Amino acid sequence: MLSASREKWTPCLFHMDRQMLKPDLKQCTAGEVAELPGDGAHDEMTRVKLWQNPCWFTYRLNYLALRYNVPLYAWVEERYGLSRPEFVVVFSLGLLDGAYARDISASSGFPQNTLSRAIHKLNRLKLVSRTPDSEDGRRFMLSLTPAGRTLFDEALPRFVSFEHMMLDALDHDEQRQLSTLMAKMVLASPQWPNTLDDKRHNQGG
Amino acid sequence: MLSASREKWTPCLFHMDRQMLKPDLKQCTAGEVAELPGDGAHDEMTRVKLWQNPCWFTYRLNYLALRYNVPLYAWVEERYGLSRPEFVVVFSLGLLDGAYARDISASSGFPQNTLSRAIHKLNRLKLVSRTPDSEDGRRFMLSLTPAGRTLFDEALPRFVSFEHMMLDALDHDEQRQLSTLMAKMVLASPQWPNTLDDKRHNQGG
DNA sequence: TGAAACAAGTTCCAAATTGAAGTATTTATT
DNA sequence: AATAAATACTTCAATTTGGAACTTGTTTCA
Repeated sequence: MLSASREKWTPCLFHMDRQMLKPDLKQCTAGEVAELPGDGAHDEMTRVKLWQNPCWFTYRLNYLALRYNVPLYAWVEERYGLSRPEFVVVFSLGLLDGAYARDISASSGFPQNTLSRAIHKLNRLKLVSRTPDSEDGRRFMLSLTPAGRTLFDEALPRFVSFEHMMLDALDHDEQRQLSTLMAKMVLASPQWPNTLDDKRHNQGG
Repeated sequence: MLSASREKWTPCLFHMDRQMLKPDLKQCTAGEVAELPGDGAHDEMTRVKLWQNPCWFTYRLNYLALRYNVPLYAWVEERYGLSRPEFVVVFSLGLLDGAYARDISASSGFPQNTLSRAIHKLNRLKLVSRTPDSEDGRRFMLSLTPAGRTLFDEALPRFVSFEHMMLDALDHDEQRQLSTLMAKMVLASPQWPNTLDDKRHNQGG
């Protein structure tokens, strides 16, 4: 009943372990994909998006990010009553205390007004302090209070160990490879445009 | 002024090209990170999150996903007036026509009510057809109309070429490696829990 | 077969989100 | 030095979001 897109791409199957693949599988229909060896666990559409998608890289990127973010931020919400942007503030200051709202915005992608609200709530909760900057009257230097640091210290291991569990699918050398490959992309990323509307390559992130 | 977190981790620097690193750089302070060779383009907090973060993998994951999603979905909004969940429906059906709302939800992570609204809007716009399923009276089989297919065919190359531009940071063999590594993780992912609240490992994604 | 459990999809509504405008301060320009 | 431009942050307002409850239909199981 379900039919694959009319266009057939060369499917991205080389990413799977060699022994998982029928050796002659160069093109596959939706029906064939449904029976791909080695991935009986995903539903059909997810399998198509994973293994038959010309955007295989970014789909897997978003897929893995979701598998990480959803359970962890649900836990944070349940455990601490903090929303994602709120916890991002705590996490950011945990890594680099004494930063400004703008730094958190630039490094997290949340707009400044979202973070402004988050910071004020954390300030009311006495998790984050907010002191006017002597150098620049527009800015406020943000710091974790002892309570905020305690929260960070307690939550961090959950984030780390979930990530380690994800990386357990790879051996140590493969983890190094992955780190190197992602680092290369990240280092190239300032050259990528921030918009498709104009053809200029804008700086930022 | 800015001080790194009180705890010092072994920083994740091995991911950068060897020649980019001072050979004796095993631990670094925030000040040192600010001068990391090879990444002059990012602001200080982003550098810390990229190169001094115990969650290096998932930060880079989210970082790269954001660098992809933001410009492309902004372009889709501008070009077609479609929101992200709306375009996700088109994209999903472009890859696997004749699916159900539930399939799109499971493979994209958007809740069903968000997709329900998106589908009805696309249906009004005559981009997606919605026919009652004979096998199961609760479901509607979704298909791209010719106009929807045209839209997909026009938009897809933008998504593909942006992804290719990102992957250009790697040579062909490295792209293969990356695909393999991500595939291994994805294939392991059904074992990961969907929640941290209970210790059971739930199926799904 | 009948009742309970489950599943697909929708509606409702409270809450989160973010673009846009506004304020205050700093930097750049002439 | 005065004016313009840019920046950090906040406020406002309109839209978007998604949890919860609901409707309808299917499956399970006694």
